[in-house]
Parts: sequence; structure tokens; C-alpha cells
Amino acid sequence: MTMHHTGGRRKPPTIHDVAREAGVSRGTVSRVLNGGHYVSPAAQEAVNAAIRRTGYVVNRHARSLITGRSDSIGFLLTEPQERFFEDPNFNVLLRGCTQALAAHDVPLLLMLAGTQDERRRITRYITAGHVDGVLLVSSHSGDPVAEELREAGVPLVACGKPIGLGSKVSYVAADDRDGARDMVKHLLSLGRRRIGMVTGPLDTPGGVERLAGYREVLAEAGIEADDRLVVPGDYSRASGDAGAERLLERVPDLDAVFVASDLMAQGVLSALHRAGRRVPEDVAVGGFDDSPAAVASTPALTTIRQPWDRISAEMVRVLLAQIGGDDPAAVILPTELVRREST
Amino acid sequence: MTMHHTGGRRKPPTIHDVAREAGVSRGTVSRVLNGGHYVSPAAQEAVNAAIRRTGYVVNRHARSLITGRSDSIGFLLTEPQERFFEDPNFNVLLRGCTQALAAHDVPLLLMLAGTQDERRRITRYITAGHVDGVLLVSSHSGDPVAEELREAGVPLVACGKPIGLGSKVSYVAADDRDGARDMVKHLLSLGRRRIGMVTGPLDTPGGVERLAGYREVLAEAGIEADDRLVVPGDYSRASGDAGAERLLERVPDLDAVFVASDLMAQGVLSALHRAGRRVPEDVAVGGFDDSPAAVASTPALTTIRQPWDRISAEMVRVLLAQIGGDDPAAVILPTELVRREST
DNA sequence: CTGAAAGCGCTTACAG
DNA sequence: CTGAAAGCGCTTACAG
Repeated sequence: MTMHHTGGRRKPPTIHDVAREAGVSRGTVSRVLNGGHYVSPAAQEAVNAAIRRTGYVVNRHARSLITGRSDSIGFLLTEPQERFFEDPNFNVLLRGCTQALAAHDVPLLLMLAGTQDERRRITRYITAGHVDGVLLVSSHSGDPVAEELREAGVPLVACGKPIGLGSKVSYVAADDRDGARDMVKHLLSLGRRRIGMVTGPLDTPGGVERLAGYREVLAEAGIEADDRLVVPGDYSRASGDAGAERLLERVPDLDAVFVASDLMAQGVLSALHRAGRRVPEDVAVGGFDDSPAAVASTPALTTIRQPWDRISAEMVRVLLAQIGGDDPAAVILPTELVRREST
Repeated sequence: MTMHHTGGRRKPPTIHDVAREAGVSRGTVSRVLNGGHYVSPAAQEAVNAAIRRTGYVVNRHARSLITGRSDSIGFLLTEPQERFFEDPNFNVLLRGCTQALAAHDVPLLLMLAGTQDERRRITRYITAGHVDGVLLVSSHSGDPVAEELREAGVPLVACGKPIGLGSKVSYVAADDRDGARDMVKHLLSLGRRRIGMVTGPLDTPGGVERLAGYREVLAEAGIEADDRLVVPGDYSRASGDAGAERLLERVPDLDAVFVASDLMAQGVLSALHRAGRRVPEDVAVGGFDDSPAAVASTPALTTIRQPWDRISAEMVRVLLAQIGGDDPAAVILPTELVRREST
């Protein structure tokens, strides 16, 4: 079947070969390639047959050179990468985006920009037109990259609301506040009244919104706000562990904890275990994310499911629309309470 | 600083602009861009200054069109993706490769090929020259993709030894057999004698090698082989759980289990817990990978650390060398026993 | 509907 | 060391 020898990378057929094979001009081949408008059925067919016979695949570099589009999308991760990679949600997101993009036959370039230097280099690369648009995932969303890209006119959609950019930048996010509300209402419905919270980083929209939801529901239930019940976390397991310790010190009789991520909730579980508290008998624990960590924990975590598959699909949809000329748009997706053993 | 208006993506400067600005020909600019050979220091400097002033960034499409190289690398994931994405090692690997590549200023294209169809499409894409080389991660390594790519002469390095391809294909792997040996020796040194094993998939080199290491050490210790002590797993948590159940049925007095992955070991821990066995008092459990799951487990897992950061770095190094003309090479990296609470 | 031709931005022998 | 010129593989008005 293959005529070339091992290691020899033969020259792929060009549009010229296809044209010769089909007995038409290169222009006609190109027209078939680009939607088949203004092409007779006969020519259409001849070209398609020739493409099949020659195994022709378009040279994207040549095409991009003239169209000025790269036909590829960047998946840009800024700020502390470790945190993201540790986070199982990240996987689902990355996989979802890659798949959604593959369905449109557009390759995804993975770009990591953890340091100031890398950020500068990648911004340059992007604004030079090497990708048609960017899916942006950054934690601390005061991120200057978003603003720079927006200003350079690069189509962009962020995962989560970029702080400070309002709706000038497209984004897709789960309804963090509503999710938090659901969880705290659930805890209240169980009869818990001294409900602590380990928050996410408060310079992120997710962190802020989940805390806001928690406070709202307690206020609505007529429970007085108590600052000792709120401790900050950074989405890491360790911060959950430390947070629970502090909570226990300050409010020994607390009967529930709402934790802003499942990973932190694992830490909370450990701390509670060390302190001899039973979950959920003594202390109910609610997480956020419905990540694999939620099922892996003992006891399995009651949590808030973020619709990651939908988030990734929407990010891709909005980005492609924007590349096609649409204006920026924000998409907020509902969450869902998943009850397990920890409450 | 920026003169363009929001949303307007202005045309980036070309080599022509730089040439005019520097007062030289385009050829000279190109020579500076490509290493500065045969260029006078004066011209060199003038060009560099012009590049800085204009903010010029090379158009890779134009360059690739003529060089025939894409200056990008594909990270190809074949077979069941879910499993990989569930696997924390995958993250470390992907991140490591992206970073190592970024250091060489070459972008990484993430390619998922879970279905037959996708595999065909992506193979075509790759052999058409859209990437200069491929980092291949596939679980069941009877994978036809590896053979196809090799035959097409695409530079390729696999993660783990591709079954059946011998050393015709480059690969980088941890020393699975030696790691397994270390773990089983450790278990023996603790006085355990009825040591069960939950294997990985036996159509993967890792699965085969870890089992081989287990058997070797038991044989060397003069312990008679007992097939009831070996149950198959597929690296999923669920298969670990099920495997431990079967082990317990068949050999109720077993005193240790060597599990071929940390994720499966989590499942084993659950099953043991349900069965009322204490770990490590009644049954010692050893994992493999030193993934985050190892620390997240209760008790924390004694395990075998795979040097993922080195693996990714080596994969990139070998691939770039091969693209540069080197012959394929295999790299085997040592593992390390990490003692925690489960043994 | 279709062909001939120009041109995208770059690199690379080829003369000097 | 340097410029002029050809050409990489494609798309896109432009005439027919």
C-alpha cells in the first residue's frame, strides 16, 4: 500500500496534482475545497474523486497565508498552573473544548503562561495572528492578559467572569451564587444552624459569588452573620484542612461546613477526622464542583455539580460565533445539588 | 500606546516593513531571523532595531509554507480518553511536555482520537505534515496509530513502550518492573507473605511489567506462585474495588495487596474498609504512581513514584532530536518507593 | 461555471 | 556580506 521507505517523508500531493488528475484548473479545485459554490456537478465529482485517489489534504499553511486566518484556536492558561492541573475540573474543561473544536475540524493549541515573561511572549504570539481566537482560563481574573487581548481585537472567551472587564469580554460561567445558595439551603433544611464556610480565593469571581450566596441564604433565614464562621481558602486541599482547623478552634460547636471546592472539602474531612468529629453526624460537609474527589472521599461528598461539559461546549460555540463576527456574549449555566453521604 | 480601535485587528508588520525600516533587503532581514549567518554586525543591529520598533513577529504560515516544517508538535492521545483525563499523571505529563516545548518556542497541538473515525482523520492530518512530530500517549499499545505514523516517517515518541514495535519507535518509560520489584520486596520486608496483586491492563507494557516484577520477587523469595492471588484491573478505581472483593473471597487471610495504580488502590482501600479489614494492620496496601490520589487516600498510600517530570522532559528531548535527524531511542527512567501509612 | 493570473509573507540558492 | 528573484501551495477577484 505504501510505496515510500521507512523514515522517508514523501511530499504530499498538492492542489496542482488534484487539478491535473481531475482535468480541471487549480481554481476549480480550490472552489470545491471551499464549499463547492460556482462549480458544476461534473467538475465537483471529478475533483472529489481525484482528491480521494491522491489522498490530498489541504496545506493549511498556504491557506492561512492568504486567508489571514490560522484555523486554529488557543487554549490559554494563565497564572498558577499547578492549581489548575491539580483540579479535575480542568481536565473536563480541556477535554470538552478539544472535542468540541475537533468537531469543527479546528486544532487546539495548548498555551501555558505562568510567568510574566511567558505571558508577554504568548500575548505577542497570539496578537501576531497565530490563532483565530482564545479560550482563556485564568484563576485570578484581574488578569492583564484578558485586557490586552481584548484591546488587540482578538476574539476571546473566558471561563468564569473576568473581574473588571464587565461584559466587554465574552465568558461562560456556572451560576456560582445560586449553587452556593442551594447548598446552604440544603444544610439549613437538615436542621444545621452553625454553618461555617471555607471560601475560595476572594479575588476570583467564583470565590466571591459562592461566599455571597452563603451569606444571602443565612440572612434570609434570619441567622445572624458571624465572621468567625468564615475562613479563606485557595482551592487547595491543604487550605481546606487548615481552614477546618481554624473553624474548629473558633467555633467548636459548629454543625456544618460549606466548602467552596471538593478538593478543599477533602482537606476539611481530614481535619474533622483528626478532631474526632463524625461526618455527617456531628458536622455536615458540603463541597462544590462534583469533581472525582467528591466520590473518592470518605464519606462521599454532597456537592454542587458544575456543568463542565456544557461550559466547554458553550465556550467553543461563543468563540466561534465571535470569530464569525458576532458581538461578545455572557452565558450563565445552572448548577445542580448532588446529595451523597457527607450531609 | 495602541493606536488601533477596539475590535480592529490591524495587519501585523511584515518582513518587508522591517526591511524598509532598517534600510536593507528582505533577504537580509530573513537571514537575521534565521541565525544571523552571513550578516554584517551593522546590518544585524539595524534589523534588530527595526524589529523592535515595528513589533514584528514572523508569520509562521509563510515560513512553514516554504520550509515544509510546521514548527509545532502534536500531543496525541488515543484510546479511551476518560481514563487518561481521570488520571492525574496525565496532567503532569501534559504540563511537562507543554512547558518543555515552550522553552523551545514550539507550540503544542492537543489531539484527541478516541474513536476509529477520529483516529483516521488525525492520522491524515498528521501525515499531511501539519506537525513536525508527535508525542504519543496511548493506553493499549497495540495501537495501530503508532505503526501508521512510523511507517509514514513521522517523528514519534511514545510514552511507555509500544507493544510490538520493539525499538523501531522511540519511547520513554519508567522502569515498571523494577518499581514493582521494589514494592513487593518492601512488603516482604514487612513480614507479609500472602501478597495479592491487582494488575493493570495486561495488553499494556506497564500492566505486564508490573505483574512480572511482582512474580519475580515472590519467586526469588521462594514463595510459591498462587494464581488466586492475582486479579486483573484496568487502572480504574472501580476495578480496584472489585478486584479487592474477589481477592478477599478467594484468599480471606491475605495480608498485603500490591495494586498497579494508586487510583485502583483507592478502590482497594474502600473494599477493604467495607470488609472490616484495617490497613495496614490486617492488610498492607501498596500502590503505584505516587499520584495525588496517594496522598488523598485514608490512609495515605505507600506507592512507587514515577518520574513524570523527567519523562515528559525526555520525551520532548528525544522527539526534537529525532526531528533533527537522530535515530529513534528508548529511555528508561528509575522509579522510587515512597513510604506512607498504608504499609 | 471556469481558467489565467496575481499575490499572501517568507526563505533560499544565485550572482555579485 | 548582500540584493534580486524565484517559488512554497493556496485563494480570490477578474474576465470570460
